Amino acid sequence: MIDHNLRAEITQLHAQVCSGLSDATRILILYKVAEAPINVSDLAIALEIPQPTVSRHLKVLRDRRMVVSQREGQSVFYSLSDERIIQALDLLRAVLASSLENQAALIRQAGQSS
Amino acid sequence: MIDHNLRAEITQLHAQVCSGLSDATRILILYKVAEAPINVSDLAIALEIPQPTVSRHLKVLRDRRMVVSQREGQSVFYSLSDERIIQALDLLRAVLASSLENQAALIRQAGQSS
DNA sequence: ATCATGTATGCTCTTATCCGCATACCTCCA
DNA sequence: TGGAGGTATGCGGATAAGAGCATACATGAT
Repeated sequence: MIDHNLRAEITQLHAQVCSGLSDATRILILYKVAEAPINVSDLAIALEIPQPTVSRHLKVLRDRRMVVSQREGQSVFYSLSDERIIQALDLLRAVLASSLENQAALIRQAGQSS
Repeated sequence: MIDHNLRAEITQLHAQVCSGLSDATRILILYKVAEAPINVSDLAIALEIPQPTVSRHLKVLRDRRMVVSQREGQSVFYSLSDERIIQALDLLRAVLASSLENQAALIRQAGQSS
């Protein structure tokens, strides 16, 4: 039996945070936005992605409060709402790196035993 | 212009790790599996989820090397492959908590100003 | 008011994801 | 070898994501 409070919290965690990470383009946007506030069209140019696509992804991230927007004239600047998002992503990158290392080690081992 | 190496790494990060987190049930499974190694049917009972569903989610997590499986007799025990996955999720939980606090504060403020 | 720049959104198509059900598969024991 | 417990998978349907295109909306300048 699982704690139903935990289940509810996890459900919310997914809906409000993790689902924002379920697209490679959005993760890329998060890293770019984390460098410095940037407006939509510059972001589109930097990432080489159509502006409407960027705008939609930004909406997803904004709805989840993972980025914040601020209008300046005709432009809207987006910035990261919480540094810990990048910290978490960096942790997952480390997990990935370890995974790849282990995989490579196994392959070396297999080759050696032939 | 974005660093295309970063783009490639992020793409892989999403494909191999983050996409594993793009389902609430899988996150729940990760937390449960992190407590202690557990077999499929016990996991299904604990989470009150049909066994085939659990098995499929475990396959997703296994393919991404986020969990590891070990056969013991008729049972297959699953365990977390890397503690940092939970660390990252806990960070994101903290992000969520802050977000909810800010939201609550804004609502209080709005009510006060009426 | 008109126009240019910058941003967001309808619409549609396509693809991916998740589930439920039944069932095949594997392992151990009698 | 047959059966039971435990796990994985094929199939179908329902739903949701994402992309591209055109276009509406907002803001500032002439």
